Amino acid sequence: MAVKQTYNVERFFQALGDHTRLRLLNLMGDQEICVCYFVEILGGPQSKISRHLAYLRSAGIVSARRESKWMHYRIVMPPHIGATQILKQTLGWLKEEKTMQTDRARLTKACCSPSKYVLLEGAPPPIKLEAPSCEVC
Amino acid sequence: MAVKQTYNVERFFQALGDHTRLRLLNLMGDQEICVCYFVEILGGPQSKISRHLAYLRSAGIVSARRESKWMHYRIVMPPHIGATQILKQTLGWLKEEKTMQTDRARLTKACCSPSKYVLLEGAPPPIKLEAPSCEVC
DNA sequence: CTTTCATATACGTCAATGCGTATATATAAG
DNA sequence: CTTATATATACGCATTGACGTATATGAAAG
Repeated sequence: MAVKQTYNVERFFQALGDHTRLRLLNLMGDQEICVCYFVEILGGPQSKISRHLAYLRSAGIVSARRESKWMHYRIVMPPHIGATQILKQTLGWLKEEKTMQTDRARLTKACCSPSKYVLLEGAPPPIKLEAPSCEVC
Repeated sequence: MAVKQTYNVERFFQALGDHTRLRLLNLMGDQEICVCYFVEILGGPQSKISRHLAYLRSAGIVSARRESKWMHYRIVMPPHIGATQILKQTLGWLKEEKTMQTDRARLTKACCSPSKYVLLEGAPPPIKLEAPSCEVC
């Protein structure tokens, strides 16, 4: 039978212990976002973004969905009430950080006029989610 | 003038991303505790405990007080409302974890009969704190 | 099938971290 | 001063993690 194994708390916190990953989570918020937006807004090599997204996936904090060429990422609440509460609180906290506000503003701007960004030509826009999918709430 | 610099969020989460450090924080709770109790309850080499306590100190999550030969550690709430809330929530979460409950039970036991533990002969007992010292609440 | 585009992974390097062992430091006791 | 006790730090080693660069994969277009 399926034994309810203890959630990996350490891995969860480790995933939150990196600036780039926090920026990614902040951009996702309650939206499902295409990787190309992350690359555009965070800058730097695309592989860097992809590696951090993989880390978040391995920690069970985000999930990915393929849509033809594009990959969409969204936050998924961990299967643990404690982790879920902390993640939500962290996301709220990030909204007050200056860097994070700037990132979000740039995302909004990019979404309004994607044609101005070479990387975003024809890119699928973010999809507003009703509520962050949560397995415990 | 003293500029309010941004709190190091990443360092905060990194400090929480280790099992031994979470066990230490769980044992402290709202008490000020002598290092010898940590050594007794967590087991393993004393240097390991000391190193993790140093890490928590460097992250600003605990503070140390010397009382003759003994060092007492307590949790100090970070100078940031967001981090404080998350730390409190984490401490509450830990109380529900099995390993953490066992640790706390062992601490209680050790405090009731310190004479049974060679390491704790004459050790100063934990000191209940009125409330976790918090700089932002 | 070949090319193109979006994304993921492999590789090599370097810094950070965790651990056990040994040693240093600080205080108290004799 | 010497010794004993409590705690912290230094050292060497193994692992993890972050990075840039290069390459692989997967899907669509020609």
